[in-house]
Amino acid sequence: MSKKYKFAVIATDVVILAMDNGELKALLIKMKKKPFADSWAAPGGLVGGSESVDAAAERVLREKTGVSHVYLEQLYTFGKVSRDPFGRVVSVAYFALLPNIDVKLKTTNEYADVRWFPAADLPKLAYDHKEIIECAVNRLRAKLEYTNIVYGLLPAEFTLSDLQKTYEAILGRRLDKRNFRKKILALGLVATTGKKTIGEPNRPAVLYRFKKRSLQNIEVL
Amino acid sequence: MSKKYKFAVIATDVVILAMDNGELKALLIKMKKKPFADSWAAPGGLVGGSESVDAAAERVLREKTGVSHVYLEQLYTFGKVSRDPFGRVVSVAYFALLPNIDVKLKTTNEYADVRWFPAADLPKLAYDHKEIIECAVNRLRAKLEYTNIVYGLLPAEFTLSDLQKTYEAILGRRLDKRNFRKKILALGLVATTGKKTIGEPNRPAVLYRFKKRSLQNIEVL
DNA sequence: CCAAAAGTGTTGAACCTACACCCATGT
DNA sequence: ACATGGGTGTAGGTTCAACACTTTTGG
Repeated sequence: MSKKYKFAVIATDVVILAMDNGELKALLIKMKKKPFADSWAAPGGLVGGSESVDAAAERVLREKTGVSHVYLEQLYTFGKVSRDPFGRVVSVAYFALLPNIDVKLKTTNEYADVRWFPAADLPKLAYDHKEIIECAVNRLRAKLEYTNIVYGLLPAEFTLSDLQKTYEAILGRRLDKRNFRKKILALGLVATTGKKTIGEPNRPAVLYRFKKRSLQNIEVL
Repeated sequence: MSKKYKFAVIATDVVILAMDNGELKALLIKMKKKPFADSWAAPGGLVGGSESVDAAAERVLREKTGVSHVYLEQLYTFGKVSRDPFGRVVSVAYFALLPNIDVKLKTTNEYADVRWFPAADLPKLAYDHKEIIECAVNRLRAKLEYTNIVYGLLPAEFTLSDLQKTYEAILGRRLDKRNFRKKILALGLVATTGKKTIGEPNRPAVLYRFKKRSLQNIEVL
C-alpha cells in the first residue's frame, strides 16, 4: 500500500435486496475479523487484477447467493482514505435486486453468519456500509418513479397487488388501489398471463408478467 | 500491477462543463504520449495514496481551471480491464459545472493543448472518454428535470432568458417562453435582484439570482 | 424608426386524486 | 356464513400545452 506509487486496493460491495412478505430486505454477512468481529456488513470482495469491476460485483453476488442474471447496477464509489482500518481500500458499490428471497445462502467459513434484515431496520454495520445501503435504497426508491426497475424484485408472474405492495414498501406510503391499477395498465408495461392465483382463501387474482425485463425510462408514478 | 495482490491504479477523470453563448461545452486536453498522441481527452489524474477520491477530483479540476467551490458530482466508475493500454487503471469519473466559461486555462507542458469543445460535437477521444462525457451530459440532462442543478452553470445574476437558453441547450429542444417563466417563478427557486441588464440593444431584462445554490430535488420541468 | 429581445394571460385538454361497494374463493 | 383480498368508475380540481402581441431599449 505505497503512497508513492499510488496503488490501491479496489473492492466491491454489493447491496443485495429482495422483497419478503411485503417488506424490502437486505442480505448481510456477519464478520469474523477484528476490528469488526460480530458486526454485520454488505457482502464484498476484492477486485481481481484481470477482472473488471462489474465482473467482480457479479462474482460477489454469485458467491453469496448462487444467483446470476439478476438486476445489478453500479451505485457509487466510496473513496475516503480511512474508510477501511486495514488500509487504503476504494470500494465500488453495487446493488442487486432478486426476484425471489428464497435463495440458498452460501455461508462460507469466512463469515460467522448470513441473514436477511429489513432494509428499514438494519443492525450496526461495519465500515461505511450503513451509508452504502441507504444509498442503494434511495437509488431504488428514486428509480421506481421513473423506470420499470421494479421488475427486478418480482418473479416471472405476479399479481397487481404484489406489484403495489412492492411499490408501497419501498416508497414508504400507501397507494390508492384503483388509481395504481389504472396507471400501471395504462403504461402498458405488463400483460396478463391468462392464469390466476389458486389455493388462496379469497378471490383468485389475475397473474401478470412484465413485457420487457430490461430497464426502461418511463414516467411510472 | 500484480494480479496476485489485487492492487490497481485508481485514477479520476473530470468532465468539466460550462455554457458558452447558448451552447454546452466540455473542456478537453490534447495528449502528448502514445498511443494517444494528439488525441483529446477529459482531464484526469491519479488518486494519491493519502488523498480521497473526491479530493483528487477537486485537485484535477483546480489544476486545469484554477477554480474550486463549483458543482462537482461523482458520475460513474469505469472498471473494464483493458480500458487503459498502460495497464490496469480504474477511473472514478466526475463532472463539474462552471458558472462561467471565462477561466484561465492552465496549459502545462504535460499536454499539447487545452480547449473547449461543444458537448454535442466532440472530437475523437482517447480511452473510453467518449462514453464518460456522454454519461456526464446524460446525467446533467436528467437532473435538470428533477433538481435545481442548473444553478451550477449560471453566474450569480442572470436573466430568465439565460436560464431558458441553458435548459434548451442541454435538453436539445425549444421551450415555450411563457410556460417556462410561469413554471420557474412558481417553483420559487429564484428571486429578483432588482437590477436589470444595461447596454444591450433591446429592452433590459430583470436579473434574478438563485435563492439557494445547493442541490435540491424538485419537480422542475 | 427599426431591430432585437423582454415581458405578459387565456383556454381547452389531459391528468391526478379522492372515494365505496360487490365479487370469488377457502374454511 | 364469514373472512379475506380482488376487482371496478366517476367527478372535481389541477396542471399542462398551445398560442401572439405590446414594451423597452440601442443604434
